[in-house]
Amino acid sequence: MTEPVITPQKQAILDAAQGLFARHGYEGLSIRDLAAECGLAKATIYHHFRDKQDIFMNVLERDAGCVHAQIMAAAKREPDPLSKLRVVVHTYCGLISERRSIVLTTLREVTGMEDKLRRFAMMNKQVFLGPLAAIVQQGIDEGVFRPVDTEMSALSLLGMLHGFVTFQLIAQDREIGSDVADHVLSLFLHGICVRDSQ
Amino acid sequence: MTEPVITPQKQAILDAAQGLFARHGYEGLSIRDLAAECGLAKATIYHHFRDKQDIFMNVLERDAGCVHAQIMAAAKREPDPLSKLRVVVHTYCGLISERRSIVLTTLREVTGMEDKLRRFAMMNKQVFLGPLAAIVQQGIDEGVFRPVDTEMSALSLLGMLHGFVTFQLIAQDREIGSDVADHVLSLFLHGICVRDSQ
Amino acid sequence: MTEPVITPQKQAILDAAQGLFARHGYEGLSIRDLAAECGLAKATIYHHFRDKQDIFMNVLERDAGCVHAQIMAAAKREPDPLSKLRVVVHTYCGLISERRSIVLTTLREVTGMEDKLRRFAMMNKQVFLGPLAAIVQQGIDEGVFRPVDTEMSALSLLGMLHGFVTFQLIAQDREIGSDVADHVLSLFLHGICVRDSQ
Amino acid sequence: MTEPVITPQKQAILDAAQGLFARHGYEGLSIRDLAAECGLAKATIYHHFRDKQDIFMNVLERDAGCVHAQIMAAAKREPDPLSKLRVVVHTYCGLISERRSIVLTTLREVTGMEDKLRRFAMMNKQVFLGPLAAIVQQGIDEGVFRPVDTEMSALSLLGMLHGFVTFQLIAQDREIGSDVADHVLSLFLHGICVRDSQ
DNA sequence: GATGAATGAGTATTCATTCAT
DNA sequence: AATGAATGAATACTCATTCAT
Repeated sequence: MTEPVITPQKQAILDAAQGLFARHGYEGLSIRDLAAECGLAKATIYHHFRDKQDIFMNVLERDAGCVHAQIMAAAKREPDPLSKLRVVVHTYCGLISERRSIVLTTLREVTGMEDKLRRFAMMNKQVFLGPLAAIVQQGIDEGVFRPVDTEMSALSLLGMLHGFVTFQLIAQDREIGSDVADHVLSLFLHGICVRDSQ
Repeated sequence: MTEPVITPQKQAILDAAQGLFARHGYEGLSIRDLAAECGLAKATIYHHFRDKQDIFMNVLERDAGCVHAQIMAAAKREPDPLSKLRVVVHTYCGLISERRSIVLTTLREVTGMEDKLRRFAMMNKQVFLGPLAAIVQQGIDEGVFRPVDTEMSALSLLGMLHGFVTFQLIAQDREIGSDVADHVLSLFLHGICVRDSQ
Repeated sequence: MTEPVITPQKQAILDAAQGLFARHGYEGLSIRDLAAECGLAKATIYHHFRDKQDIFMNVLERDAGCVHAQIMAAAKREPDPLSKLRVVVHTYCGLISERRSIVLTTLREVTGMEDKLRRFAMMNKQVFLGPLAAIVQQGIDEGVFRPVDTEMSALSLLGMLHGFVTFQLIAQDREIGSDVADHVLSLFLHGICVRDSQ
Repeated sequence: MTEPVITPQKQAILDAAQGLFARHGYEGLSIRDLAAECGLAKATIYHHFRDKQDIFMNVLERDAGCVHAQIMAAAKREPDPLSKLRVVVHTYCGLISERRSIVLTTLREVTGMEDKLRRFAMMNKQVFLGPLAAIVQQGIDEGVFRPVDTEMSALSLLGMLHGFVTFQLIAQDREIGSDVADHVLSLFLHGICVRDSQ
């Protein structure tokens, strides 16, 4: 019960950090800017968090929990894997464009991070890779999907979505909306071939 | 005719820079490290290039040209869009895992860059998004592919591949090889549904 | 009558501070660490003491009183200056190695301190320089010692002892024990020359 | 021959650093102050030296070499150990009061330093402990000195001198001159007892 | 008595860049 | 063509201290 309680002040810092991490990446967020964004002194940030990694990990954890909860809730509402997939993909799209989830965006640059941080990031990745793989597996079991590699498939689906995120971040001219979700889903489910020859 | 001649020394710097950009990202490359890698003094770098952006742009341009050439050559060898797609996807995979092409990897972090740089990055993106879209368009024209949005489809395909790159960069335990190319291609072409119901 | 009462809580803080000052020096002790060592919040330290100087001065005063008392008691037990010196030197050695007295160890770095603090430190220095000088004076009066400068002699004797303390702190391989006391005393009393020619 | 050449600029920085280290100790020297003292920007300091430790080690090394050379030269001029000792002690006193040698003053606070730095400091300490011990040994061999522990004796002698240094640093009212050297030497050689009774 | 929150000034160090040679 | 020297601005982080509760 004495879990590390996250006070409102901490939440406010995490909120600001989430946006900055999503916009500028891990290295790109400077404590000075974060403090300014919060209207606090730099030192105050360090009163609440041990260091930059600590902030990132907390943002990651909080966001992962949120994403996971929404995904699971969405999947639960639908019985068959096809509907589940549809709902989950739309949920992802919503999370990405609305909240700029860092779990979904900042992970690209964990490369250079220290081991501890990278392992933590990996762990959190499972949070949204796992549910997708599970749905694919269910579909295979029920004979609805082809017997593909579940993990690779989940990764592919996420990759498609990320493609649009990255593109949007670069171009800043394309809103990620339902059409994207539909397109990705359609491609993932049926491919682009006219029929299953070959 | 007085095109910016790229001397051997410049090439050597670009070679070193390409590797460092790919490994550490744009912010992560420090001129100091680059100079050390080249066995040159920091100031000498600035004798050959205006600034860091200039280096990045040159690397990007050179790499884009190279990627473009290989993609086009590969596509040219095959007549039908299906084979073209297969060959092009395998080429991409090869470029990513062999040469760690920065066009394909570093673009994720152009977000925070200044406008000029971002526009330039966008332009280069077309280099490998364009050919893919063209192939998809050809397939649609020939009645082999469904009438999907060509640009979105190309983006989706690239996204899938990038998913694996990112994953590999994070996990560092999965080599990107032919199986990945085959999987991505199979999914892109036929989806995961057993048949085209619904 | 309203002398600055030193409550048990204050004593606990001073105990912790004494150890930290002795180990890390004046600058090296951080209030944060001190608070952690006491199991108190940083602000609580300031509830009991005005500032860092105040803490240092209190530790110094308390320790000086203790050292002084022990030295005086030891000296009192012996009648002749030679025995007094022997007993006092052994007492010093004991204090240094057992309690890591800060009066004897931290004083080296009062250099950079503000005037007030430095003057206070000086004053406390007299606490253990004075008794030694007195003993030497007594010895001279009784014709046992040569008519040397008493203060310089006391300082020399202490310097010898400090030499071993410093050396031990650096090397951390030599325990300060009776042999050191005997050696220092022997040198101080008879020098190293075979006989008093010159 | 390609020894790390110490350029004039480096020398200037080391000169400034030597004074600051001697006055404020290792922790007490701030790069900002050092840069200001040199009339350079902070970053320029780092152009010449890797970090603060590097600066300290260079100062230490240079100073140790200088002290060693002067001591050895002084000792060489005199044939008998007694004269040697006299000359060497006076040399030490001169070095301390004139140049504020850090080898002789800053070493007190290597306690908290990292291992590498502490070992280095220890090594340098031998530079001026060794020659003294050698002279004492020579005296013992020639039957001029009593058969004392040479290292402990050398340490004691240095300790006495340091006692005055510390005292002077604290009090800032006593110049270290010939009288101090004479006093210390006299005490070291003959002790304070009237005769060798006991 | 005690403390969580907050802070301004400080720490060592790194950055991309310039310039005289 | 090349570089050693120099720098202003930035980096993450720590300091002793204050104050409202």
